[in-house]
Amino acid sequence: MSETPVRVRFAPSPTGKLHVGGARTAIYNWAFARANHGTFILRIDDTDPERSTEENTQIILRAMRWLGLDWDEGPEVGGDFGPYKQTERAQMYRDAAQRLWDEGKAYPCFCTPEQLAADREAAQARKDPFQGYQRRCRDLDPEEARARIAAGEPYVLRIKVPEDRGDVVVRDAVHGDVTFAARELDDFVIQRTDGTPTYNFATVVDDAAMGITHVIRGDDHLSNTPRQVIVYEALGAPVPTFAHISMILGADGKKLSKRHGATNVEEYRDAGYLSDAFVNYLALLGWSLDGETTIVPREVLAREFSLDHVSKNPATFDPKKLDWIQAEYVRAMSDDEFCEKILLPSLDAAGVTAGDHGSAWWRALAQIVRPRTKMPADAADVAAPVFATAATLSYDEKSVAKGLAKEGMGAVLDAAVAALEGLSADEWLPERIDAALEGLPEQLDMKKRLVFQAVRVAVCGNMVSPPLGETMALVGREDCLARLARGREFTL
RNA sequence: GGCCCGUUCGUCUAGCGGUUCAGGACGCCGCCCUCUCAAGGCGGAGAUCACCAGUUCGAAUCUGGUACGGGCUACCA
Repeated sequence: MSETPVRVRFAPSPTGKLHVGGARTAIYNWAFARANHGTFILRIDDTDPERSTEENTQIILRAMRWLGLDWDEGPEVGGDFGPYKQTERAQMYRDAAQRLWDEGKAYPCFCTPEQLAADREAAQARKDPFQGYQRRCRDLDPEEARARIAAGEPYVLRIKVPEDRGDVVVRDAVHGDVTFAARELDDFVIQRTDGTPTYNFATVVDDAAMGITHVIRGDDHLSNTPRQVIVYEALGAPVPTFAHISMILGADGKKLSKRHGATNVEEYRDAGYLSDAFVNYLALLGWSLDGETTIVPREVLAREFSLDHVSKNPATFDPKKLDWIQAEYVRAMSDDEFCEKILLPSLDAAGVTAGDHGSAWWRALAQIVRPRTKMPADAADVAAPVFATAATLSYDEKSVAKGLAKEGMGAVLDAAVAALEGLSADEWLPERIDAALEGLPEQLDMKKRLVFQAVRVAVCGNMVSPPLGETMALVGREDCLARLARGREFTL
């Protein structure tokens, strides 16, 4: 690998929060840089003062950190190609535009918006396929131009697409070569009346100045790329390789929006998604390792990511698969990790007091809660009964009606108490509890299911819970007996 | 209007001219395990590869067109 070192960039506009589509673009850039031992640059494209805010910038940086996409150059870390905010690079754009003007590669245009609109309408009326700028000012006498500027007449700077420029071929790593006819390109504006650069100019000036080798960005920019190629050429800068990735759609095939649910990265963070799982899912949306593997940890992504496995077609965001990947990551956690990252925060969020327990106790709890957990909130739901007491345990009305408030259930609880009382606190272990309860159905001549259901509702307050032995062991002898006694209140 | 892009199971995808009447994953369904719920194991349904022509002995794979979806065509990014 003796090629020029890879330099890529993610350049969000701080006009809103970080969207999942943007996040995926960021992930691909990051992964591509890491896989090629290159440099990942974060640049804030805040040229639109109307919509850009510092607050959004901070939100984006926070989201990037949560995603674990560390940048080598950019805000807060600096770098040799700064500044990394476009508003701070204004002079560079002016200089670049001035240079092109001096070199005859750009020229001032005095056409008014009305004039332009009239030209466009006329082109439409005569069914001219070309409806772009008519190049009225392209061959204006320089003297005259200077005079009009001196007289205070407003003007923009337009790029002069070379007369002899043939078709523009965009080299794209995911789409292959895409050819655009030269005559389709008009002399577009690079500097506005107020002296600010347009997007197509500013990004190229930056990408060129920052030595970007691969531009990985959304599909919506593909059509703009030939224009940008013209700018690179005018600037005398090497044209990078492009990689245009498809958009992310909602379930109805329309562009992903609020209607489809959460669209911002922070919403997923707040919902309790693991950043590893989220990154894994997004990476897979439009890229595949080998067509078989679904769990692609960050390290593998950073090692194996490649542009030629990026698919061209738009991808539909599937929350179900995200959830499955999330569950996979949760299941892969160690007991301690699960307690620390999922269970404790979940209990905290649910307002459950954890109390004092040994690490063995916590691990035992982790083992029964983890397979029943996708989202952190699930963990608290499953574990809550364990942390309650006979006095505070809440009983689910439906469960009580179905499992306890029935003929003969009082006898079941009584029998359970009788069977369990024989166990000492030291013997209060899952296997011993199970063994003690095992004979009840036969003894009472009742269905196993009904017997255990009654005990379950009495002890857990619910018909759905982890296995009884394990649960009761965690709850403890005294409180279990107290719960069984309290359960008697509901029986007939 | 013009230009550009896209189209393989419901969804994400594998496939890069024959070994594929199309493989994997999610979801769905069934069975097993079982005191409930999960997890796990096993199995199943599900794609005439958008459509139509053509090239070829042979096409999901190459070419052209059509349809549908999307993007660009701004002194938005």
